[in-house]
Amino acid sequence: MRLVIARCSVDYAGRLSAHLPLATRLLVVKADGSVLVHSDSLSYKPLNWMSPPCSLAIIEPDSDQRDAGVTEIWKVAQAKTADLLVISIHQVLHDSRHELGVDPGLRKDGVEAHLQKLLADNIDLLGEGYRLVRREYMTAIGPVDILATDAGGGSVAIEIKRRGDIDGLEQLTRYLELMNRDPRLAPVAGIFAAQEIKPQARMLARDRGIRCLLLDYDAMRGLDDSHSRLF
Amino acid sequence: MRLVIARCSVDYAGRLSAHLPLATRLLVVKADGSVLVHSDSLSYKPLNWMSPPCSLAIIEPDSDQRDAGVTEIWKVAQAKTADLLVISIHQVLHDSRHELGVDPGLRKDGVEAHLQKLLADNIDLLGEGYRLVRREYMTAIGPVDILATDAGGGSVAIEIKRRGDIDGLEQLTRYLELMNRDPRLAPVAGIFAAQEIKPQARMLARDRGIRCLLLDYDAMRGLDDSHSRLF
DNA sequence: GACTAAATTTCGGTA
DNA sequence: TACCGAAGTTTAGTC
Repeated sequence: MRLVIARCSVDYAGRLSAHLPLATRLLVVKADGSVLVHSDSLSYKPLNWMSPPCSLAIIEPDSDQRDAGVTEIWKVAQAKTADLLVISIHQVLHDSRHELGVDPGLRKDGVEAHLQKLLADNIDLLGEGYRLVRREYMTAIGPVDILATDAGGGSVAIEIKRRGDIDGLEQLTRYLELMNRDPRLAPVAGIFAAQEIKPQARMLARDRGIRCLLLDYDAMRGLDDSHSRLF
Repeated sequence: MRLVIARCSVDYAGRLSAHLPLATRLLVVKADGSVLVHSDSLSYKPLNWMSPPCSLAIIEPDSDQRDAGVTEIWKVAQAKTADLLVISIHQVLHDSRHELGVDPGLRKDGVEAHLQKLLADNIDLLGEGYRLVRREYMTAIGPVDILATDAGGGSVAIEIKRRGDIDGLEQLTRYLELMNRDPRLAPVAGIFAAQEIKPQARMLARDRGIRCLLLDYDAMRGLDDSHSRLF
């Protein structure tokens, strides 16, 4: 990994065109060839970047560019697409290289898959008499998160989201439409379960006879004694 | 901005839990207090991070941690949420600070807005006799990208996407449903225009009587002689 | 401030 | 490999 702090301007041409005026920025060149341009604020996302696979060529400025104060030019080209990132460097304030080695990678826990498992394990959160049929019930247009039966034995399709907005409800609606054409399942009721449900989605659900269920992640996690906390 | 290369392990607890085993990584502390943890590959996205506003406290390891080889611990806490990022540092290989100043910011140009303008300027791409009514035609639930009339004078609502998937088609469907309730507009036909249309979206469009139109960005850009290229 | 739609989305899983 | 859906999505714009 190479770290450079430099006064530079940046031009990107590819899926969009973008320009960064002259300023001091952090340039990161990673081992896989990718390049990141970071400012001193607005975390997480670089101002500009090039994804691997790509190649970096450092070229000499022509006389016009040299007169404008450019000391070197980095051309970063994407291998597959025609994307091009051009960094015009006016002054290098820091330049260092470091051997980092391969990263063992990230372990995650607590995403939507976890919500799904917790609800499946505590299916009675839906109400009296509910029974789990199966998770990830496959349909022609994709898997329904949970298929269950209610106290009367009727089918219930459950769509789980961390944040319940209109898109998620449309998704559940498509599943319900399809499943209700299957005489072995029909009629199928719908439940839209999420940690947070937007008012618009709630209204649309009401309109379509779909029940909304708020999930309390921490409470569900408390029910699951197999869960171990990090802190 | 502070740049640190260190052997460290990382734990994050917040909207999810995540753990990074001991390895050498780049730590970036920005002026706004945000912290980024980068590996030497997988560009663009940090392995882990904390968004501003947040506070960084560097604390001494307890005796157990010291025995495990930890020399210092960074606790990064989010000001609003309860998110916590803990970086256990075993060895610092590089540490430098730099003054970058405020970044003048990014200028962007292109993508969907450009596609929309190009199609509006070349409305005959839709077919013989089409006329532009207006771009960004407002409805109660948001703006339709383009409203036009066909050769017979009938209204046509056009939704433009770079990548046409089901979500975009649902969006157009909602607009059409609403607009067809307006007697001054009804009947309103729909056109789903995109550089690329996914098979599932195409099928659903066919099912709903919505026409699909593939947009050739480069060809349209060629029609627009006012466009200036950067390179 | 809330909500909606876009993103150079990126990233992971599965058929 | 293509396609689909999630993301600690983030970010920008509008009402």
